[in-house]
Amino acid sequence: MKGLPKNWNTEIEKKITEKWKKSEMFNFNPKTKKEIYSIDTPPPYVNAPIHIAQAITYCFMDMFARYKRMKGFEVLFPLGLDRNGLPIEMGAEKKFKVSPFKIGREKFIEYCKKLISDGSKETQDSFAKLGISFTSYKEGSHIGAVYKTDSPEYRTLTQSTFIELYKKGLIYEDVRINNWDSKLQTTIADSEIEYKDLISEFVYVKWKIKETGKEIIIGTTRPELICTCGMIIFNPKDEKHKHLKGKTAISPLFKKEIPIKAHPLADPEKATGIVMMCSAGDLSDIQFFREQKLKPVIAINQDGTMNKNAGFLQGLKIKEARKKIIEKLKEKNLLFKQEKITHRTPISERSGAEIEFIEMPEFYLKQLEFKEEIRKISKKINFYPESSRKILEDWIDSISIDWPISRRRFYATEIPLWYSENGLVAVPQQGKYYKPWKEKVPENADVLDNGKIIGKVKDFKHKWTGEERIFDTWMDSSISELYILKYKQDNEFFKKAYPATLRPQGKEIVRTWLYYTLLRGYLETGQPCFKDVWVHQHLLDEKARKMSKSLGNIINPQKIVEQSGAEAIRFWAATEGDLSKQDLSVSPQRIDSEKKTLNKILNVSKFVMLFDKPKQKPKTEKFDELFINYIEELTEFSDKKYAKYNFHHPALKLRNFLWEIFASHYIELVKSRAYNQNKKFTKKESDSAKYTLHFLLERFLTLAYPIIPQITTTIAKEKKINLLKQEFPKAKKPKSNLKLIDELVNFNSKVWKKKKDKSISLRNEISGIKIPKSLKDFEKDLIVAHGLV
RNA sequence: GGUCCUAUAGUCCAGUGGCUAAGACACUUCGUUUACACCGAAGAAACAGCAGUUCGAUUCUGCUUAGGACCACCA
Repeated sequence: MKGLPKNWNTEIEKKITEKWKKSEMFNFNPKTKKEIYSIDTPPPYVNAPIHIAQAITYCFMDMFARYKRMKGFEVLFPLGLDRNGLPIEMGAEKKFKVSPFKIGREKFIEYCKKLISDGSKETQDSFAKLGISFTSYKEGSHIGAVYKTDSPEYRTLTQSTFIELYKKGLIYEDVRINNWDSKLQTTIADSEIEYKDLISEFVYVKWKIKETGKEIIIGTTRPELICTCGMIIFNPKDEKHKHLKGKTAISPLFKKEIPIKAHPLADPEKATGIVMMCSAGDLSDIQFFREQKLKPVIAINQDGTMNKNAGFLQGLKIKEARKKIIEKLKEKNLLFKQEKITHRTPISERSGAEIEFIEMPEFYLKQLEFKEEIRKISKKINFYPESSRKILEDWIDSISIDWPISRRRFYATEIPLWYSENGLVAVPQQGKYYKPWKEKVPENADVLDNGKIIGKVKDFKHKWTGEERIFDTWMDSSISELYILKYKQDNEFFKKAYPATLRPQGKEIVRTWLYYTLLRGYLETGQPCFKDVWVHQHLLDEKARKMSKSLGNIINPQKIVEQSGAEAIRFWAATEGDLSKQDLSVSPQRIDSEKKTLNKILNVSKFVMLFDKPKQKPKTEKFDELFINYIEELTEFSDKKYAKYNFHHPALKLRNFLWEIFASHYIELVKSRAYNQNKKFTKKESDSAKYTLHFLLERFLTLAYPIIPQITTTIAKEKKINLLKQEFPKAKKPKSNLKLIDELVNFNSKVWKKKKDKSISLRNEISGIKIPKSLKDFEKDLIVAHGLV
């Protein structure tokens, strides 16, 4: 009792977490004989302080890690810091008000590095304050070290895997129509596009039929693309337009002849039922052009301006061009009518720019031919919850093109290739980090001609130019599990540790992070790269709205740690809801009120520690046996649920046990027997009570330890128990009829109520109450505790 | 437009084919009983709507509504 504080508070937490952070006590032993349990944690971006969602999901991962250690696993729980890619670049552009297109690549990268230089430390501190038991809080080359996705080591692995895939012919360059972000000046993948309903102008334009001279009306949201129109279509079932079949349309203003065909793509119910097919309207147009073997006309430049194919619109930005052509159509009386509609518009997730479709050469990683394999290996993985598997399967079904992996940006892993003037490609050796845009080609790089190795660079006297493009960040992120398991760095360990055990992640990145990781893992090893996947939902604000800067409802986890403490956050996270099942609303008040439970734990512990634990286990009374059995059952329940990543139901039961069963009923009833001041009980009977008090407390602390490690270890330490090294208890089968506990609870309430009705103090005697038959075994305790006469 | 998830008191969240639908926060009243006023006791308060299956539905099914996620070719 000496060491326990009066209240649980953040001052105590500070001391504990600082010590834990320095201690490195969960170091990973590579020579272990234990089974390895590894968590492929999602590296947070370091350009901003950690978000409440990261704080809480890492608390859950920590519960998983601590539980698995208790179950005898060698746990690998590393912290990664994501420092690559567009978010970092955009942060640097904004913070330092610089543009890479003006100051140049080299200088811009310096600004990026400046932006992330102190963010990493802050992130680590935040996690430490939450009591997260990472394998290590130190950087280095040891297994489980803190790693950075922009470190030479990480980038080396990204490049090494690329080099291998490239030589295997799984990566190809192709000129295709790409999603183009004109703000960021780069190609982006389908998965980086989101759709927004934007208001746009829907215009009905008059076209002429060459053969009959008659007019037709075509609706479009992209009149500036009339110049790229390759075909006019109507639905084959559309009777009213049947007469157009085989005729030729003349495009307004541009006066080009366009064939008219019947095609099921046109919906007779929409607009006028006639569609102009352009070569850059959206991705469906692109498919259509391929199918019809039409030659696309590209009218938009990479910077988002119109080119010479757009005639009088040349030089204008897309939106200006749209305005101008509408004016012109009006002027020439070619505009039938105009209306405003909301239009689902593809937007770049990273920059918010409207996506354009532009033809350019980019690298692709083959994925279409592996769809079936990925589906197959994903069936071998356990999903928690099972329903999240469908998100992945739906995504695999909908993949229709290979993965564009090159980007035209700056702060990310470079594509390690050099080119000669006569079309040869130099591919360097694996195992080093290359920057082709500023480095000379290595002498020992392989020279490839059309995919075949024909020698080394030193054998050729060519002038080599370094590749300037970089990888999509998912190329880095999708090998995180390979990196933490030391792929291509420590083969012996990798063999032992692969596949990784758990991938924890949000549902919104199933189609990116999870899918791409499965693909890359399969390409490298031919196996599923995880055993388990835990998919969580979203964290929302108090009113269940999404947290966003514009709403101003972002909850800062630092503040909550300071006000309520990590233990309150963690216990709240476990009890408030099931994050794998539904979104969780974060309420600082509710988190704060969890402090009550923490103090209850302290007070119960103080009471139990008023009594010495008998050195020898006494023969326990039937009454005590009942409660021991109860917590044995709770032990089995928690074990089963924890193993399935469910901490919610055990947490609720543990809280109920603490307040109701243990504090209100067991303790109240055995108090007199434990004190035994009037010697109404034998020493044996009293010892049984003391022993049971300690037993129940210790077991409670052990079960709650993964959820609230700080307070439980603090109390256990007073009892000379080191919970950090404790095994998870093996539950014994209950022998008592546990329903008797409910009857006891009812009986106690009845007595308390009666005393209250009669205005009798709870410690005074009361007469006329009969003990039910079922509780006869506990008669003595009940009579003394309640003062029944 | 399609698919998936969710719907229980003022708020958050358990649970169930029939039992008095549990607990927490907030609220009202009473109490200060040898661990605890960050306490104890008592109280008020809920199964989104409609239909179906059933002897019986809050629970199972369908539809509707609302919220969320994802997907899709709407010119």
